[in-house]
Amino acid sequence: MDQVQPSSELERQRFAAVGRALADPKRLCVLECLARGEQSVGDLSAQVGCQVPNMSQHLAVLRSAGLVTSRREGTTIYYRLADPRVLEAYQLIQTFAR
Amino acid sequence: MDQVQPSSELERQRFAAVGRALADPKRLCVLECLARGEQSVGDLSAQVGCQVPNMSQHLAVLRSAGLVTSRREGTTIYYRLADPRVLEAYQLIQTFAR
DNA sequence: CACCTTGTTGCGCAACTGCGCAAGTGTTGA
DNA sequence: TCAACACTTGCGCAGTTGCGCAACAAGGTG
Repeated sequence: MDQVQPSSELERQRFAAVGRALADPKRLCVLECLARGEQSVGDLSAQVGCQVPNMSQHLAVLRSAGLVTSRREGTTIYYRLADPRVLEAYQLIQTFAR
Repeated sequence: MDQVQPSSELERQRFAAVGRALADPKRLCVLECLARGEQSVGDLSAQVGCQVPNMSQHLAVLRSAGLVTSRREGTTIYYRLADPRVLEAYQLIQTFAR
């Protein structure tokens, strides 16, 4: 269970993309917001405290790393966590980040 | 257990520092190497395939994020993972990184 | 002491990031 | 068809990052 299998360079690039997605306080704030459930872009930008275009860009980073997915309903787009393990990983990081 | 408590801006900056440390393929490679045990800077730079100064800078990023610690023995400095949860988090990320 | 080995630090540069702002896309309703 | 709303995309700029290279620091050895 503690076995660590080496990754290929290509795999590590995908993992690093997840790291980059987690590398910004505002994006982490988005994850915390989405932990409470689905949210629209406007809602998220208000809670995080940034402009809508900026939030859209942050969401694009999270989406391309596969951490969130979106769903359209009329003109509104709702984002949610793509996988519960995303939150698990974030919470695990919180336990040892000094 | 699925409760998500909001973090302060300052806390999120520390968590984001961990994210940044995980945001580079070479640094992830270092973590994989260190999963097999303590390693010197020279050993790591050889395995990762970069120059020693470059490795030293990557290790500084990992160290300032609290992911690794070092120990000096003569002129050689050995690095190791600071906490087993670091590896746990990395492995967890690997499970959902698409 | 001089000299070697092992790491770290400083510097300059190309590449990337986060941001604000303006413009564009797409969906709804009058 | 036109206007309004919700979001995305393009662009430019300041700040950051990763890298190679040279210089420096620290320990060990003769």
